Amino acid sequence: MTDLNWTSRFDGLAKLDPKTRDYLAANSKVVKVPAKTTIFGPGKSPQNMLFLLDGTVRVQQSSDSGHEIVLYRIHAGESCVLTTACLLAYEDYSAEGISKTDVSAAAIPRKVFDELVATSDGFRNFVFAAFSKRITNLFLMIDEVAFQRLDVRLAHKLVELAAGADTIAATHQNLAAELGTAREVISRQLQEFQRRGWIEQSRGKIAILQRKGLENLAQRNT
Amino acid sequence: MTDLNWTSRFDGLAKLDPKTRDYLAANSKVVKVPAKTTIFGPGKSPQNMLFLLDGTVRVQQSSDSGHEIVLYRIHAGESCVLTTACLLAYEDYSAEGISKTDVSAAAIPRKVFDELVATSDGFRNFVFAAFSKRITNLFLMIDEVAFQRLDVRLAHKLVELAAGADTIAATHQNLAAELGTAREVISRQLQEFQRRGWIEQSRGKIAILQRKGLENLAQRNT
DNA sequence: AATGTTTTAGTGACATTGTCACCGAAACCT
DNA sequence: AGGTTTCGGTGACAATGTCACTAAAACATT
Repeated sequence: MTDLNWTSRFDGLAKLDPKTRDYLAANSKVVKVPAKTTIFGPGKSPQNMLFLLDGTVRVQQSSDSGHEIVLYRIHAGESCVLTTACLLAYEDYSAEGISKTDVSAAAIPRKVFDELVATSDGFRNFVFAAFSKRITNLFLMIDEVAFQRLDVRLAHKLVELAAGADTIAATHQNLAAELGTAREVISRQLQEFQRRGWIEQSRGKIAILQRKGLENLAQRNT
Repeated sequence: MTDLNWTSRFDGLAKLDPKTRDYLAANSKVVKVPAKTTIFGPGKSPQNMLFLLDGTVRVQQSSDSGHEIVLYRIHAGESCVLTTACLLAYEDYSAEGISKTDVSAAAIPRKVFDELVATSDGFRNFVFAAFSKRITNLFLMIDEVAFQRLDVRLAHKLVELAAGADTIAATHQNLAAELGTAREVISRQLQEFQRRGWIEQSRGKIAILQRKGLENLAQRNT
């Protein structure tokens, strides 16, 4: 039984003792959410902690001035724990989580979560590791937003979004939101990349012609 | 006894049951650190969780390109828990904590920390609240760095650093590091503020003449 | 007191990025 | 086919970042 329950899909949870894993499985239910659903956000604070089994959730922030920036993504095998915790603590906050694809997730009630944090060393470590990793990532992101050149960041993001494939489905506006900049700026940079023969653009889609070019630029830290 | 131990100085800890507070006090020792000491940083990961009794610690990040940015401050009554946790998890990371003033802090060993997180609901809540608050703050900071105008951010920072007083001891370089920008940019902005009669500059010092002017600018979100 | 050194701040030229007000083309709808 | 929406392009200009250099203030030393 234990080997088949969803906890086996999480690096940090698979190591837990069978009793804890069974308890987790028994006290959670798997929920499915279609793509482009707001899972949590202003005025919609989540009732459960979610563990993503399939799909991707994008956590982004929309400031009052109409600007958007993607803070991070949660992939299968990761949990929303900290986002959830933050929203529970500061309900008025304006970050929101949107399913990018169809998503299935294990939902566990707050009470079970607290109980496990208290009783299971392994579970507690999992949770703290998630917090730590996220905070470290946010540190890196601040550094990037503050100090990295936009062409470098964009090249990096294109390689990341491609994820090995040779086309990316994204509008200039989408990319601008990823990097927290303006659409026009993205348009200009992409034109330059195209001029260099690295990419080819069509409406809502970018084909990668020379990944190396992008990668070289992305690796430049100066 | 309990009423006199250091835990009474922490909002989140004072509510704990006396037994836990005594245990905390018994298993910690108060350490003192002079100003301008690197408390933790690259190659100097902390052995203990610190609870600040007096003074302020500045957590900042120095990127390879020589840029600096202040991530946050830890004041008396707050704890380094998350920074510590992050550094323990990712030892190679480049954030550093520097005492801005003379600091005294209660140090508790990792083991005691883990034990209390497991056994005390109150302590666990304290820790999670600290994490949540920090992550929320980092979200806000990202928004600010990405989207807020520099004059607005600087005005805000000046009011904040003044903390009610009418002079601020800081070089242009210091302020640049606070906001993650360049010294020249700060110089230009301060000149403009001075031209408007809001401040008066002298070497390493800024006198606030019209706090209202700064505050008005700082409150502007557009 | 005179001298050299370090720290701090000022300056102009220029590059990069952000903002605004447009326009036109492509996709979508009916 | 015609209307509508979404997407991307463009030029002018503003804000911010970078670079190379200067000068003044504070500090240290003799």
